[in-house]
Amino acid sequence: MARTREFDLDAAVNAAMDVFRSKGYEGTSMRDLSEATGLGSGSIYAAFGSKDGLYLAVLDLYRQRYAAPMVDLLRSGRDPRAVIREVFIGTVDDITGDGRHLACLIVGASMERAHQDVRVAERLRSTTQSLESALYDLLAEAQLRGRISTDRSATDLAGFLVTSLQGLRVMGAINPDREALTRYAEVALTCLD
Amino acid sequence: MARTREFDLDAAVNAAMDVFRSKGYEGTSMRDLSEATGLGSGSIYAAFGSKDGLYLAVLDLYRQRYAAPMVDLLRSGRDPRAVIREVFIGTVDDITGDGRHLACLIVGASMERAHQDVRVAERLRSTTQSLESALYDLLAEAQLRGRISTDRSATDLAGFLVTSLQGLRVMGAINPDREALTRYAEVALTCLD
DNA sequence: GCGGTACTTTGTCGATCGTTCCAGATAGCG
DNA sequence: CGCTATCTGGAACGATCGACAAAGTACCGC
Repeated sequence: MARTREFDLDAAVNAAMDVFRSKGYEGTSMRDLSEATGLGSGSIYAAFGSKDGLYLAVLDLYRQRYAAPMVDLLRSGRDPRAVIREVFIGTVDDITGDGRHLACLIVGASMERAHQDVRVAERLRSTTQSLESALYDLLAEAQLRGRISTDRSATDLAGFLVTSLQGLRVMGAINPDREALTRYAEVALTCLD
Repeated sequence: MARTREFDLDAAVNAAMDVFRSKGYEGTSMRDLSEATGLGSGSIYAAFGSKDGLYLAVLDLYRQRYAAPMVDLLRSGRDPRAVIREVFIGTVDDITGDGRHLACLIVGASMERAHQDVRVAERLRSTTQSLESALYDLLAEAQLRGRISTDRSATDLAGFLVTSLQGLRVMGAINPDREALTRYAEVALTCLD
């Protein structure tokens, strides 16, 4: 072996994520990424191959950092209504949390990149799918125990809840009003009754 | 006076809209716009001033062509549940209609442009606001007549419904499954019960 | 401590970006 | 019918794009 990598790869991906979230994919230049990560463009190309490669790495980190914990929470075995509510509140917090107005990478990627890059599309489908199936398992179990309505199939309810989460992201981008978003989330949750 | 404008301004904006919807704002070049509209860049700059100017014109046309008819339908005085269902079905149709996978300009603009251009942000807020208030009027009236649930305020219900519509757009971009989207829409509508 | 190797930096590549300008074409007015 | 104001398409602008190659640097095994 030889010289070791000097920078923290994860930290670089993390910095790149903020840029992509605030400027979008096309709106972000390699120069932006260089400044944000503190790396020369050569290092970026050595580590990720291309701008696309870095974007995919960002997408994977986003999934690992935000989507995976949500799935874990849903599969924690706690009260179904409570954990679902927690997921919704957490999402609203994430949207309105800091003043930086960082868009959701998933929604942004869905709009801007999904139709251009099949690898992006795959990751998006996989991410929403894992969230949906975690919700499905939780809801199906809860229906068996009579804890939530059986008017609708667990499949439909799970898909609807994910749809609502995506909708909250969009609404939050247009008007980041925490109270309003929370009330919309509450309405969505009444579909479980 | 002298020579009159030869091309149809509305047709040009319409063609530009398709490009922006499929490539996003940053992903669209003036070259793309020239080819789509059939105009030289000189004519575009003479008519719209800049790429931003054309984008704003596209946004206005989108609002006039898609949002306004929705509002009209909601205000047509017909049965509340029926017209709301029609709006949702129409949205699902629009998402899955043609195979061109044209993203929703509103959602795309929310993600990509709202934080960069205040004029875009204003138009987005105004568009969702007019949809929301049309829904509000319809729902408030329906609540008075006991046609829908009064568990939630008409304000919250209206906001929730718009949120659901946005969510459907995102889900449709990830996976344009007409039947699934329709079922998610149905679940959203049960919140009126 | 030395050679080799992997990583970082820097400078630059052709292409393309949004924009501007100009020469030619064209339609209305006297 | 000629004049001229306006429109048109395309050439050309400087800037910046993503990408890359070469040179410099720090670390490892020996």
